[in-house]
Amino acid sequence: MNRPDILSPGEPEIDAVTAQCFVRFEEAFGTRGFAWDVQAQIMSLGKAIEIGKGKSAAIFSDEDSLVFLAEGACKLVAWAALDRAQVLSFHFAGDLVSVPARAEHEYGLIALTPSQILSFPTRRFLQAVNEESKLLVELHRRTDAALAECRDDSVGLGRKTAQERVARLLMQMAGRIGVASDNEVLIELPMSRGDIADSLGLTIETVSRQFGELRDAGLIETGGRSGVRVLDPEALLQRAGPTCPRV
Amino acid sequence: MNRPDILSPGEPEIDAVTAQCFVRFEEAFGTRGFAWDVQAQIMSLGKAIEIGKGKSAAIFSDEDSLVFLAEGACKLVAWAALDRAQVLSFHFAGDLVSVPARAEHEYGLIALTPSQILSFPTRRFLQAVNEESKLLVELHRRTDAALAECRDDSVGLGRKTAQERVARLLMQMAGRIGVASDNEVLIELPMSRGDIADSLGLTIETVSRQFGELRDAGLIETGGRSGVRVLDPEALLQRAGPTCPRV
DNA sequence: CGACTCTTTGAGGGGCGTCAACTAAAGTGG
DNA sequence: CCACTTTAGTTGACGCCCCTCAAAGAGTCG
Repeated sequence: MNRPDILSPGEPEIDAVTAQCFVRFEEAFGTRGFAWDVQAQIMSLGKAIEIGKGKSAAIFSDEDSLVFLAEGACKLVAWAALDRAQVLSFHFAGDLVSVPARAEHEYGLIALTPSQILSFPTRRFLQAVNEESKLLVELHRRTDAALAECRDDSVGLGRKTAQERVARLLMQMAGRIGVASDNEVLIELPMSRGDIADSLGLTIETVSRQFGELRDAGLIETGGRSGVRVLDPEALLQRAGPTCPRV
Repeated sequence: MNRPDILSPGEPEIDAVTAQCFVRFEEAFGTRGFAWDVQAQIMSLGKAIEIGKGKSAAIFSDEDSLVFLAEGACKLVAWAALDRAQVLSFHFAGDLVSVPARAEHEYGLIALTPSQILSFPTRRFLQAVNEESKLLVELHRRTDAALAECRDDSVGLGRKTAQERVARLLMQMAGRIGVASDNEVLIELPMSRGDIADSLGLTIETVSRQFGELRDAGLIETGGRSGVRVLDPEALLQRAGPTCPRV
Protein backbone atom coordinates (compact mmCIF):
# COMPACT_ATOMS: atom_id res chain seq x y z
CA MET A 1 0.00 0.00 0.00
CA ASN A 2 2.92 2.34 -0.60
CA ARG A 3 1.31 3.89 -3.64
CA PRO A 4 -2.36 4.58 -2.90
CA ASP A 5 -2.94 5.66 -6.50
CA ILE A 6 -2.50 2.11 -7.68
CA LEU A 7 -5.71 0.24 -7.11
CA SER A 8 -5.64 -3.23 -5.73
CA PRO A 9 -6.24 -5.45 -8.75
CA GLY A 10 -8.42 -7.79 -6.70
CA GLU A 11 -11.26 -5.34 -6.30
CA PRO A 12 -11.24 -2.70 -9.01
CA GLU A 13 -15.01 -2.31 -9.08
CA ILE A 14 -15.28 -1.53 -5.40
CA ASP A 15 -12.71 1.19 -5.66
CA ALA A 16 -14.43 2.77 -8.63
CA VAL A 17 -17.60 3.00 -6.56
CA THR A 18 -15.67 4.43 -3.65
CA ALA A 19 -14.08 7.05 -5.86
CA GLN A 20 -17.37 8.13 -7.37
CA CYS A 21 -19.11 8.27 -3.99
CA PHE A 22 -16.46 10.54 -2.53
CA VAL A 23 -16.45 12.82 -5.56
CA ARG A 24 -20.22 13.26 -5.25
CA PHE A 25 -19.88 13.80 -1.52
CA GLU A 26 -17.25 16.47 -2.00
CA GLU A 27 -19.43 18.24 -4.56
CA ALA A 28 -22.43 18.22 -2.25
CA PHE A 29 -20.66 19.38 0.89
CA GLY A 30 -17.65 21.29 -0.37
CA THR A 31 -15.15 19.32 1.64
CA ARG A 32 -12.40 19.82 -0.91
CA GLY A 33 -11.04 22.86 0.89
CA PHE A 34 -10.73 21.06 4.21
CA ALA A 35 -7.46 20.38 5.96
CA TRP A 36 -5.72 17.26 4.65
CA ASP A 37 -5.92 15.34 7.87
CA VAL A 38 -9.66 16.00 8.15
CA GLN A 39 -10.20 14.82 4.58
CA ALA A 40 -8.14 11.74 5.29
CA GLN A 41 -10.20 10.98 8.38
CA ILE A 42 -13.44 11.39 6.46
CA MET A 43 -12.21 9.03 3.77
CA SER A 44 -11.11 6.45 6.29
CA LEU A 45 -14.46 6.57 8.08
CA GLY A 46 -16.70 6.40 5.03
CA LYS A 47 -17.59 3.00 3.65
CA ALA A 48 -18.76 3.05 0.04
CA ILE A 49 -21.14 0.26 -0.84
CA GLU A 50 -23.02 -0.71 -3.95
CA ILE A 51 -26.38 -2.26 -3.11
CA GLY A 52 -28.72 -4.12 -5.42
CA LYS A 53 -32.45 -3.64 -5.70
CA GLY A 54 -34.28 -4.78 -2.59
CA LYS A 55 -31.08 -5.23 -0.66
CA SER A 56 -30.55 -3.61 2.69
CA ALA A 57 -27.55 -1.39 3.12
CA ALA A 58 -25.05 -2.78 5.57
CA ILE A 59 -25.37 -0.10 8.22
CA PHE A 60 -23.13 -0.01 11.26
CA SER A 61 -25.29 -2.13 13.49
CA ASP A 62 -24.23 -0.84 16.86
CA GLU A 63 -24.08 2.91 16.30
CA ASP A 64 -25.93 5.69 14.49
CA SER A 65 -25.07 6.10 10.83
CA LEU A 66 -24.95 9.01 8.46
CA VAL A 67 -25.55 7.80 4.93
CA PHE A 68 -24.91 9.80 1.78
CA LEU A 69 -26.82 8.48 -1.21
CA ALA A 70 -24.53 9.05 -4.18
CA GLU A 71 -26.58 7.22 -6.79
CA GLY A 72 -29.95 5.48 -6.99
CA ALA A 73 -33.07 5.54 -4.83
CA CYS A 74 -33.71 4.12 -1.37
CA LYS A 75 -36.40 3.81 1.25
CA LEU A 76 -35.89 4.29 4.97
CA VAL A 77 -37.93 1.73 6.87
CA ALA A 78 -38.71 1.04 10.51
CA TRP A 79 -40.10 -2.25 11.67
CA ALA A 80 -43.29 -1.66 13.61
CA ALA A 81 -43.51 -5.38 14.05
CA LEU A 82 -41.30 -8.22 12.98
CA ASP A 83 -43.36 -8.81 9.86
CA ARG A 84 -44.61 -5.32 9.01
CA ALA A 85 -42.42 -2.43 7.94
CA GLN A 86 -43.31 1.24 7.97
CA VAL A 87 -41.66 3.29 5.24
CA LEU A 88 -40.58 6.62 6.71
CA SER A 89 -39.16 8.34 3.67
CA PHE A 90 -37.91 7.89 0.13
CA HIS A 91 -34.48 9.17 -0.81
CA PHE A 92 -32.70 9.98 -4.03
CA ALA A 93 -29.21 10.83 -5.24
CA GLY A 94 -27.63 13.63 -3.23
CA ASP A 95 -29.65 13.00 -0.07
CA LEU A 96 -28.04 12.61 3.31
CA VAL A 97 -29.93 10.20 5.55
CA SER A 98 -29.58 9.91 9.29
CA VAL A 99 -30.12 6.29 10.29
CA PRO A 100 -30.39 5.62 14.04
CA ALA A 101 -28.86 2.35 15.15
CA ARG A 102 -31.82 1.71 17.37
CA ALA A 103 -34.52 4.04 18.60
CA GLU A 104 -37.95 2.80 19.59
CA HIS A 105 -37.94 0.72 16.43
CA GLU A 106 -35.29 -0.87 14.30
CA TYR A 107 -34.30 0.95 11.13
CA GLY A 108 -32.99 -0.02 7.76
CA LEU A 109 -32.12 1.59 4.45
CA ILE A 110 -33.20 -0.49 1.47
CA ALA A 111 -32.41 0.12 -2.19
CA LEU A 112 -35.34 0.60 -4.58
CA THR A 113 -32.98 0.73 -7.53
CA PRO A 114 -29.32 -0.29 -7.62
CA SER A 115 -27.66 2.35 -5.47
CA GLN A 116 -24.31 3.59 -4.31
CA ILE A 117 -24.06 4.81 -0.75
CA LEU A 118 -21.39 6.26 1.46
CA SER A 119 -21.90 5.32 5.08
CA PHE A 120 -20.32 7.04 8.09
CA PRO A 121 -20.53 6.28 11.80
CA THR A 122 -22.17 9.48 13.03
CA ARG A 123 -20.28 9.93 16.27
CA ARG A 124 -16.82 9.50 14.81
CA PHE A 125 -17.77 11.58 11.78
CA LEU A 126 -18.74 14.46 14.04
CA GLN A 127 -15.46 14.14 15.89
CA ALA A 128 -13.54 14.25 12.64
CA VAL A 129 -15.25 17.37 11.31
CA ASN A 130 -15.42 18.96 14.72
CA GLU A 131 -13.49 22.03 13.65
CA GLU A 132 -15.13 22.41 10.24
CA SER A 133 -18.05 24.51 11.42
CA LYS A 134 -19.23 25.19 7.88
CA LEU A 135 -19.95 21.50 7.42
CA LEU A 136 -21.60 21.33 10.82
CA VAL A 137 -23.92 24.17 9.85
CA GLU A 138 -24.80 22.42 6.59
CA LEU A 139 -25.35 19.21 8.52
CA HIS A 140 -27.74 20.99 10.87
CA ARG A 141 -29.54 22.60 7.94
CA ARG A 142 -30.16 19.24 6.30
CA THR A 143 -31.22 17.51 9.51
CA ASP A 144 -33.53 20.40 10.32
CA ALA A 145 -35.06 20.16 6.84
CA ALA A 146 -35.54 16.41 7.26
CA LEU A 147 -37.26 17.08 10.57
CA ALA A 148 -39.61 19.59 9.00
CA GLU A 149 -40.41 17.12 6.23
CA CYS A 150 -41.05 14.33 8.72
CA ARG A 151 -43.42 16.61 10.60
CA ASP A 152 -45.30 17.53 7.44
CA ASP A 153 -45.61 13.83 6.73
CA SER A 154 -47.00 13.32 10.23
CA VAL A 155 -49.74 15.81 9.44
CA GLY A 156 -50.48 13.75 6.35
CA LEU A 157 -50.67 10.53 8.34
CA GLY A 158 -52.77 12.03 11.05
CA ARG A 159 -56.26 12.53 9.78
CA LYS A 160 -56.31 12.42 6.00
CA THR A 161 -58.28 10.16 3.70
CA ALA A 162 -56.65 7.52 1.54
CA GLN A 163 -57.13 9.62 -1.58
CA GLU A 164 -55.59 12.71 0.00
CA ARG A 165 -52.55 10.68 1.02
CA VAL A 166 -52.02 9.13 -2.39
CA ALA A 167 -52.55 12.43 -4.18
CA ARG A 168 -50.07 14.14 -1.88
CA LEU A 169 -47.44 11.48 -2.44
CA LEU A 170 -47.86 11.71 -6.19
CA MET A 171 -47.40 15.47 -6.07
CA GLN A 172 -44.33 15.05 -3.87
CA MET A 173 -42.83 12.56 -6.32
CA ALA A 174 -43.75 14.82 -9.22
CA GLY A 175 -41.74 17.59 -7.63
CA ARG A 176 -38.84 15.33 -6.73
CA ILE A 177 -38.34 13.04 -9.70
CA GLY A 178 -41.01 14.18 -12.17
CA VAL A 179 -40.28 15.39 -15.68
CA ALA A 180 -42.50 18.31 -16.67
CA SER A 181 -43.78 18.68 -20.21
CA ASP A 182 -46.53 21.04 -21.23
CA ASN A 183 -48.91 21.07 -18.31
CA GLU A 184 -48.20 17.44 -17.58
CA VAL A 185 -45.67 15.66 -15.39
CA LEU A 186 -44.17 12.26 -16.13
CA ILE A 187 -43.11 10.15 -13.19
CA GLU A 188 -41.25 6.88 -13.17
CA LEU A 189 -41.94 5.53 -9.69
CA PRO A 190 -39.01 3.54 -8.31
CA MET A 191 -41.11 2.14 -5.48
CA SER A 192 -43.83 -0.51 -5.52
CA ARG A 193 -47.48 -0.10 -4.49
CA GLY A 194 -46.54 -1.92 -1.32
CA ASP A 195 -43.86 0.63 -0.52
CA ILE A 196 -46.33 3.43 -1.12
CA ALA A 197 -48.89 1.73 1.10
CA ASP A 198 -46.34 1.22 3.87
CA SER A 199 -45.32 4.87 3.72
CA LEU A 200 -48.89 6.17 3.83
CA GLY A 201 -50.21 3.81 6.48
CA LEU A 202 -52.56 2.11 4.01
CA THR A 203 -52.87 -1.31 2.39
CA ILE A 204 -51.79 -2.27 -1.12
CA GLU A 205 -55.40 -2.72 -2.16
CA THR A 206 -56.47 0.71 -0.98
CA VAL A 207 -53.56 2.37 -2.78
CA SER A 208 -54.45 0.52 -5.93
CA ARG A 209 -58.09 1.57 -5.64
CA GLN A 210 -57.08 5.22 -5.24
CA PHE A 211 -54.86 5.00 -8.32
CA GLY A 212 -57.91 3.64 -10.08
CA GLU A 213 -60.17 6.45 -8.94
CA LEU A 214 -57.66 9.11 -9.92
CA ARG A 215 -57.32 7.40 -13.29
CA ASP A 216 -61.09 7.23 -13.77
CA ALA A 217 -61.33 10.91 -12.84
CA GLY A 218 -58.90 11.72 -15.63
CA LEU A 219 -56.26 13.22 -13.34
CA ILE A 220 -53.57 10.67 -14.06
CA GLU A 221 -52.68 7.93 -16.51
CA THR A 222 -50.71 4.83 -15.60
CA GLY A 223 -48.37 2.96 -17.89
CA GLY A 224 -46.87 -0.32 -16.85
CA ARG A 225 -46.12 -0.79 -13.17
CA SER A 226 -44.06 2.29 -12.49
CA GLY A 227 -45.15 4.87 -15.05
CA VAL A 228 -47.48 7.68 -14.02
CA ARG A 229 -48.49 10.66 -16.11
CA VAL A 230 -50.05 13.49 -14.16
CA LEU A 231 -52.53 15.08 -16.55
CA ASP A 232 -53.90 17.73 -14.22
CA PRO A 233 -51.44 18.75 -11.47
CA GLU A 234 -53.78 21.47 -10.23
CA ALA A 235 -56.66 19.11 -9.64
CA LEU A 236 -54.37 16.50 -8.11
CA LEU A 237 -53.09 19.06 -5.62
CA GLN A 238 -56.71 19.86 -4.82
CA ARG A 239 -57.34 16.23 -3.98
CA ALA A 240 -54.29 16.20 -1.72
CA GLY A 241 -56.54 18.01 0.71
CA PRO A 242 -56.39 21.27 2.58
CA THR A 243 -53.00 22.69 3.40
CA CYS A 244 -52.52 26.03 4.96
CA PRO A 245 -52.15 28.45 2.05
CA ARG A 246 -48.57 29.53 1.47
CA VAL A 247 -48.76 33.30 1.33
CA MET B 1 -28.47 52.10 29.29
CA ASN B 2 -24.99 52.89 30.53
CA ARG B 3 -25.27 50.47 33.34
CA PRO B 4 -26.77 47.23 32.04
CA ASP B 5 -26.91 45.77 35.53
CA ILE B 6 -29.62 48.20 36.51
CA LEU B 7 -32.92 46.95 35.21
CA SER B 8 -35.30 49.31 33.56
CA PRO B 9 -37.93 49.97 36.25
CA GLY B 10 -40.72 49.90 33.68
CA GLU B 11 -40.49 46.18 33.05
CA PRO B 12 -38.96 44.38 35.98
CA GLU B 13 -40.90 41.17 35.43
CA ILE B 14 -39.79 40.79 31.81
CA ASP B 15 -36.18 41.14 32.78
CA ALA B 16 -36.46 38.58 35.53
CA VAL B 17 -37.83 36.16 32.97
CA THR B 18 -35.04 37.02 30.55
CA ALA B 19 -32.42 36.44 33.20
CA GLN B 20 -33.83 33.08 34.23
CA CYS B 21 -34.20 31.95 30.63
CA PHE B 22 -30.59 32.71 29.83
CA VAL B 23 -29.35 31.03 32.99
CA ARG B 24 -31.22 27.87 32.08
CA PHE B 25 -29.96 28.09 28.52
CA GLU B 26 -26.37 28.42 29.68
CA GLU B 27 -26.77 25.43 31.96
CA ALA B 28 -28.21 23.32 29.18
CA PHE B 29 -25.68 24.19 26.50
CA GLY B 30 -22.60 25.24 28.42
CA THR B 31 -22.26 28.57 26.69
CA ARG B 32 -20.63 30.18 29.72
CA GLY B 33 -17.16 29.52 28.45
CA PHE B 34 -17.79 31.13 25.10
CA ALA B 35 -16.05 34.24 23.85
CA TRP B 36 -17.63 37.41 25.19
CA ASP B 37 -18.72 38.74 21.84
CA VAL B 38 -20.44 35.44 20.97
CA GLN B 39 -22.27 35.45 24.27
CA ALA B 40 -23.29 39.05 23.69
CA GLN B 41 -24.60 38.19 20.24
CA ILE B 42 -26.57 35.25 21.59
CA MET B 43 -28.11 37.46 24.26
CA SER B 44 -29.02 40.13 21.77
CA LEU B 45 -30.66 37.60 19.43
CA GLY B 46 -32.67 35.70 22.03
CA LYS B 47 -36.08 37.02 22.96
CA ALA B 48 -37.36 35.80 26.30
CA ILE B 49 -41.14 35.62 26.53
CA GLU B 50 -43.56 34.51 29.20
CA ILE B 51 -46.66 32.95 27.68
CA GLY B 52 -49.90 32.09 29.40
CA LYS B 53 -51.84 28.85 29.09
CA GLY B 54 -53.32 28.39 25.64
CA LYS B 55 -51.41 31.34 24.23
CA SER B 56 -49.26 31.02 21.15
CA ALA B 57 -45.63 31.97 21.41
CA ALA B 58 -44.76 34.98 19.32
CA ILE B 59 -42.47 33.26 16.86
CA PHE B 60 -40.53 35.21 14.27
CA SER B 61 -43.09 35.04 11.52
CA ASP B 62 -40.87 35.32 8.48
CA GLU B 63 -37.94 33.08 9.39
CA ASP B 64 -37.22 29.77 11.10
CA SER B 65 -36.99 29.87 14.87
CA LEU B 66 -35.06 27.97 17.47
CA VAL B 67 -36.98 27.97 20.74
CA PHE B 68 -35.57 26.98 24.10
CA LEU B 69 -38.26 26.04 26.60
CA ALA B 70 -36.91 27.22 29.96
CA GLU B 71 -40.03 26.56 32.02
CA GLY B 72 -43.46 25.01 31.51
CA ALA B 73 -44.95 22.73 28.86
CA CYS B 74 -45.85 23.43 25.24
CA LYS B 75 -47.29 21.72 22.18
CA LEU B 76 -45.97 22.12 18.66
CA VAL B 77 -48.88 22.30 16.24
CA ALA B 78 -49.27 22.41 12.48
CA TRP B 79 -52.47 23.49 10.85
CA ALA B 80 -53.61 20.77 8.47
CA ALA B 81 -56.57 22.98 7.66
CA LEU B 82 -57.62 26.39 8.85
CA ASP B 83 -59.83 24.89 11.53
CA ARG B 84 -58.03 21.68 12.42
CA ALA B 85 -54.63 21.47 14.09
CA GLN B 86 -52.31 18.49 14.21
CA VAL B 87 -50.19 18.28 17.35
CA LEU B 88 -46.70 17.15 16.35
CA SER B 89 -45.01 16.96 19.72
CA PHE B 90 -45.19 17.90 23.36
CA HIS B 91 -42.28 19.70 24.97
CA PHE B 92 -41.13 20.32 28.50
CA ALA B 93 -38.56 22.41 30.35
CA GLY B 94 -35.08 22.05 28.88
CA ASP B 95 -36.25 21.13 25.38
CA LEU B 96 -35.01 22.90 22.30
CA VAL B 97 -37.65 23.13 19.57
CA SER B 98 -37.02 23.89 15.94
CA VAL B 99 -40.00 25.80 14.56
CA PRO B 100 -40.05 26.31 10.78
CA ALA B 101 -41.49 29.62 9.66
CA ARG B 102 -43.41 27.90 6.95
CA ALA B 103 -43.03 24.46 5.48
CA GLU B 104 -45.90 22.64 3.84
CA HIS B 105 -48.04 23.69 6.78
CA GLU B 106 -48.03 26.58 9.18
CA TYR B 107 -46.55 25.94 12.59
CA GLY B 108 -47.10 27.31 16.07
CA LEU B 109 -45.87 26.69 19.59
CA ILE B 110 -48.65 26.90 22.16
CA ALA B 111 -48.31 26.83 25.94
CA LEU B 112 -50.09 24.06 27.83
CA THR B 113 -49.07 25.56 31.12
CA PRO B 114 -47.67 29.05 31.77
CA SER B 115 -44.24 28.88 30.14
CA GLN B 116 -41.05 30.80 29.69
CA ILE B 117 -39.36 30.53 26.34
CA LEU B 118 -36.23 31.89 24.71
CA SER B 119 -36.67 32.36 21.00
CA PHE B 120 -33.86 32.75 18.46
CA PRO B 121 -33.95 33.38 14.71
CA THR B 122 -32.23 30.20 13.49
CA ARG B 123 -30.20 31.67 10.65
CA ARG B 124 -28.67 34.49 12.65
CA PHE B 125 -28.16 32.21 15.64
CA LEU B 126 -26.11 29.84 13.50
CA GLN B 127 -24.06 32.74 12.20
CA ALA B 128 -23.36 33.91 15.73
CA VAL B 129 -22.21 30.52 17.02
CA ASN B 130 -20.47 29.67 13.77
CA GLU B 131 -17.12 29.16 15.43
CA GLU B 132 -18.39 27.37 18.51
CA SER B 133 -18.36 23.89 17.04
CA LYS B 134 -19.12 22.26 20.37
CA LEU B 135 -22.51 23.98 20.40
CA LEU B 136 -23.07 23.06 16.75
CA VAL B 137 -22.44 19.42 17.54
CA GLU B 138 -24.87 19.57 20.46
CA LEU B 139 -27.38 21.29 18.19
CA HIS B 140 -27.05 18.51 15.64
CA ARG B 141 -27.38 15.88 18.34
CA ARG B 142 -30.65 17.36 19.56
CA THR B 143 -32.08 17.88 16.08
CA ASP B 144 -31.12 14.34 15.14
CA ALA B 145 -32.80 13.01 18.27
CA ALA B 146 -35.93 15.03 17.46
CA LEU B 147 -35.91 13.54 13.96
CA ALA B 148 -35.64 10.01 15.33
CA GLU B 149 -38.51 10.71 17.71
CA CYS B 150 -40.64 12.15 14.93
CA ARG B 151 -40.00 9.03 12.87
CA ASP B 152 -40.95 6.75 15.72
CA ASP B 153 -44.14 8.76 16.08
CA SER B 154 -44.78 8.28 12.37
CA VAL B 155 -44.66 4.54 12.88
CA GLY B 156 -47.21 4.98 15.62
CA LEU B 157 -49.50 7.02 13.39
CA GLY B 158 -49.15 4.69 10.50
CA ARG B 159 -51.05 1.55 11.22
CA LYS B 160 -51.81 1.26 14.91
CA THR B 161 -55.14 0.93 16.64
CA ALA B 162 -56.59 3.67 18.83
CA GLN B 163 -55.75 1.75 21.98
CA GLU B 164 -52.17 1.16 20.93
CA ARG B 165 -51.72 4.87 20.26
CA VAL B 166 -53.19 5.96 23.58
CA ALA B 167 -51.23 3.35 25.52
CA ARG B 168 -48.01 4.40 23.80
CA LEU B 169 -48.58 8.06 24.57
CA LEU B 170 -49.29 7.28 28.22
CA MET B 171 -46.04 5.32 28.47
CA GLN B 172 -44.15 8.14 26.78
CA MET B 173 -45.58 10.64 29.24
CA ALA B 174 -44.87 8.29 32.12
CA GLY B 175 -41.24 8.27 31.11
CA ARG B 176 -41.08 12.01 30.54
CA ILE B 177 -43.07 13.58 33.37
CA GLY B 178 -44.21 10.59 35.43
CA VAL B 179 -43.40 10.11 39.11
CA ALA B 180 -42.63 6.51 39.95
CA SER B 181 -43.71 4.98 43.24
CA ASP B 182 -43.70 1.27 43.98
CA ASN B 183 -44.62 -0.37 40.70
CA GLU B 184 -46.91 2.53 39.79
CA VAL B 185 -46.39 5.78 37.93
CA LEU B 186 -48.25 9.00 38.65
CA ILE B 187 -48.73 11.38 35.74
CA GLU B 188 -50.17 14.86 35.79
CA LEU B 189 -51.09 15.45 32.14
CA PRO B 190 -50.65 19.09 31.11
CA MET B 191 -52.55 18.54 27.86
CA SER B 192 -56.26 18.05 27.24
CA ARG B 193 -57.97 15.05 25.65
CA GLY B 194 -58.31 17.18 22.54
CA ASP B 195 -54.55 17.75 22.41
CA ILE B 196 -53.95 14.03 22.81
CA ALA B 197 -56.45 13.28 20.07
CA ASP B 198 -54.84 15.82 17.74
CA SER B 199 -51.41 14.33 18.35
CA LEU B 200 -52.56 10.75 17.75
CA GLY B 201 -54.74 11.41 14.73
CA LEU B 202 -57.89 10.42 16.62
CA THR B 203 -61.00 12.18 17.92
CA ILE B 204 -61.66 13.35 21.46
CA GLU B 205 -64.37 10.75 21.87
CA THR B 206 -62.16 7.87 20.79
CA VAL B 207 -59.40 8.94 23.17
CA SER B 208 -61.89 9.15 25.99
CA ARG B 209 -63.25 5.71 25.17
CA GLN B 210 -59.73 4.24 25.22
CA PHE B 211 -59.05 5.83 28.61
CA GLY B 212 -62.27 4.19 29.73
CA GLU B 213 -61.26 0.77 28.45
CA LEU B 214 -57.82 0.98 30.05
CA ARG B 215 -59.51 2.02 33.28
CA ASP B 216 -62.00 -0.85 33.11
CA ALA B 217 -59.13 -3.25 32.45
CA GLY B 218 -57.50 -2.10 35.67
CA LEU B 219 -54.35 -0.78 33.96
CA ILE B 220 -54.83 2.86 34.92
CA GLU B 221 -56.82 5.06 37.24
CA THR B 222 -57.88 8.59 36.44
CA GLY B 223 -58.29 11.37 38.94
CA GLY B 224 -59.79 14.66 37.87
CA ARG B 225 -59.08 15.81 34.34
CA SER B 226 -55.32 15.57 34.30
CA GLY B 227 -54.41 12.93 36.82
CA VAL B 228 -53.46 9.44 35.65
CA ARG B 229 -52.09 6.64 37.79
CA VAL B 230 -50.52 3.82 35.83
CA LEU B 231 -51.18 0.72 37.89
CA ASP B 232 -49.57 -1.81 35.59
CA PRO B 233 -46.84 -0.31 33.37
CA GLU B 234 -45.93 -3.74 32.00
CA ALA B 235 -49.43 -4.47 30.75
CA LEU B 236 -49.82 -0.92 29.41
CA LEU B 237 -46.64 -1.33 27.38
CA GLN B 238 -48.07 -4.58 26.06
CA ARG B 239 -51.14 -2.72 24.83
CA ALA B 240 -48.94 -0.15 23.12
CA GLY B 241 -48.50 -2.85 20.53
CA PRO B 242 -45.55 -4.60 18.99
CA THR B 243 -42.26 -2.82 18.83
CA CYS B 244 -39.12 -4.43 17.60
CA PRO B 245 -37.47 -5.92 20.69
CA ARG B 246 -34.53 -3.91 21.89
CA VAL B 247 -31.78 -6.43 22.29
C1' DC C 1 -73.92 28.44 43.48
C1' DG C 2 -74.28 29.09 38.52
C1' DA C 3 -72.07 29.23 33.94
C1' DC C 4 -68.75 27.50 31.39
C1' DT C 5 -65.57 24.06 29.49
C1' DC C 6 -64.00 19.51 29.35
C1' DT C 7 -65.02 14.76 29.48
C1' DT C 8 -67.78 10.74 29.20
C1' DT C 9 -71.13 7.72 27.14
C1' DG C 10 -74.35 6.16 23.49
C1' DA C 11 -76.32 5.16 18.66
C1' DG C 12 -75.54 5.04 13.82
C1' DG C 13 -72.96 5.22 9.49
C1' DG C 14 -68.90 5.20 6.34
C1' DG C 15 -64.12 4.33 5.02
C1' DC C 16 -60.60 1.29 4.96
C1' DG C 17 -58.79 -3.38 6.24
C1' DT C 18 -59.29 -8.22 5.31
C1' DC C 19 -59.92 -12.14 2.48
C1' DA C 20 -60.21 -13.97 -2.05
C1' DA C 21 -59.99 -14.41 -7.04
C1' DC C 22 -58.36 -12.70 -11.18
C1' DT C 23 -55.27 -10.12 -14.51
C1' DA C 24 -51.04 -8.08 -16.04
C1' DA C 25 -46.22 -7.86 -16.14
C1' DA C 26 -41.57 -9.43 -15.71
C1' DG C 27 -38.24 -12.88 -15.36
C1' DT C 28 -36.56 -17.93 -16.91
C1' DG C 29 -35.30 -21.75 -19.46
C1' DG C 30 -35.76 -24.19 -23.62
C1' DC D 1 -39.01 -16.19 -29.62
C1' DC D 2 -42.33 -18.46 -26.96
C1' DA D 3 -44.42 -21.38 -22.95
C1' DC D 4 -43.84 -21.51 -18.17
C1' DT D 5 -43.24 -19.63 -13.57
C1' DT D 6 -43.21 -16.05 -10.40
C1' DT D 7 -44.29 -11.64 -8.77
C1' DA D 8 -47.01 -7.39 -8.74
C1' DG D 9 -51.21 -5.19 -9.39
C1' DT D 10 -56.31 -4.89 -9.87
C1' DT D 11 -61.04 -5.62 -8.58
C1' DG D 12 -64.95 -7.26 -5.67
C1' DA D 13 -67.58 -8.66 -1.24
C1' DC D 14 -67.85 -8.19 3.52
C1' DG D 15 -66.92 -6.69 8.28
C1' DC D 16 -64.91 -3.88 11.80
C1' DC D 17 -62.93 0.15 13.78
C1' DC D 18 -63.26 4.72 14.30
C1' DC D 19 -65.62 9.14 12.95
C1' DT D 20 -69.93 11.69 13.36
C1' DC D 21 -73.70 13.47 15.73
C1' DA D 22 -76.03 13.97 20.10
C1' DA D 23 -76.75 14.42 25.02
C1' DA D 24 -75.68 13.94 29.66
C1' DG D 25 -72.21 14.11 33.41
C1' DA D 26 -67.94 15.92 35.81
C1' DG D 27 -64.64 19.51 36.84
C1' DT D 28 -63.26 24.30 37.19
C1' DC D 29 -63.74 29.27 37.86
C1' DG D 30 -66.18 33.40 38.50
